[in-house]
Amino acid sequence: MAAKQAEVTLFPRYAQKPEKYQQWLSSIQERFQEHLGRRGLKLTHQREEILRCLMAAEKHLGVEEMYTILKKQDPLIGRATIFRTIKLLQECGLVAEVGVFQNGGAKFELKADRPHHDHMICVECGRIIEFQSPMMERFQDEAIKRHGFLALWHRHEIFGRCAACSKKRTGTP
Amino acid sequence: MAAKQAEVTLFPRYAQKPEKYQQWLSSIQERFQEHLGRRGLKLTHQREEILRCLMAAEKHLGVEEMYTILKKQDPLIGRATIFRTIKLLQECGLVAEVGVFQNGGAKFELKADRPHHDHMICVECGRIIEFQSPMMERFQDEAIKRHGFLALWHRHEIFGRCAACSKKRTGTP
DNA sequence: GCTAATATTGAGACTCATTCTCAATAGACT
DNA sequence: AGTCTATTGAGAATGAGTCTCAATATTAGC
Repeated sequence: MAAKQAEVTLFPRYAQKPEKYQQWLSSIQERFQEHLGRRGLKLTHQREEILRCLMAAEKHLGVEEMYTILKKQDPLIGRATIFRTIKLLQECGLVAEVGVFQNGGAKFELKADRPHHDHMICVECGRIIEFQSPMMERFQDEAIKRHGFLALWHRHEIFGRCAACSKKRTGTP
Repeated sequence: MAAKQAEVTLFPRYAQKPEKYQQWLSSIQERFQEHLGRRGLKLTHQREEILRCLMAAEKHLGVEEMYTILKKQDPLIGRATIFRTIKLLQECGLVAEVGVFQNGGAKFELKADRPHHDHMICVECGRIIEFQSPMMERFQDEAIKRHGFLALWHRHEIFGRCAACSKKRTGTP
């Protein structure tokens, strides 16, 4: 099941701690349930499956990819339900959007309490590299304060060529 | 003509120097012409008008807005031509896209040799605030290097409420 | 467990930005 | 001016995302 998709591993910090990882996943499901309860919404099989799909895939997923995966278990599932559920998951801070440039739609990732990070996106192979830079964050926050702005969310994506693709280019073209 | 659109002033550095400003505009037109020549493309009235439109509007413009403005002078102009020309202008680095979130399409701004900046976008009033942070840039570049990434362009947009809209909220709701 | 009240679902219609197609036209070079 | 192409506008096409609605599933109360 998790065969070829180890390209981007979202959860390295759990690599050696499977029980902690399971705990984390359960806590996410609980949080979703809470959010639904708070808003008088219902927990359906589809919603459970969609969240589970994002939890199982240790990479960034687009709606179309999720649709393909989910249809195997539930051939009747509809794209609209996936869109709707993702919106709910974003609302309660469990999922974040990684906007992808021209061509196919957005991708999503499990956010929960993962530390904040931004993305570098390879325009050649499509790989998404996550990176952290506390100093960068710090000066960003400083700029936000300086302008009296109230930040709700942000999008910081760097497009270019990843190390591997740059090398390929420099070698024999 | 330039009545209500002083909300975002893109060119404050030319406020006191109209002759310099004119020089700058001419240099932009030349650069566009050069780019077209280099690629064996032609300079048409439409292309000239579209660039002029972006130069005249001292704010970020969407395609639909440009279409409305341009139709006044050339009622036959087509949206497709605007899209095509913007693409050309982006290619040669004269225009940059400011992606705008869910709802209506992207906005564009004259880039040319303006210093690099990023954007804060007010989700309440739609205002786009430009900001610079050399330190932030510096640590971003550092992160890029650290990952052996070759950056081609980036997108850094902060969504939230501008100072004015935050104040409105805190007052009598 | 059953029922009522209500939220949810999937299918397909719809929207809206952007791109494509193609026949007519306009630049650029001679 | 004439020729060779690139360009144009109109409208069709695409594609992500949203909406509508009748059928269905979930939940709380019994």
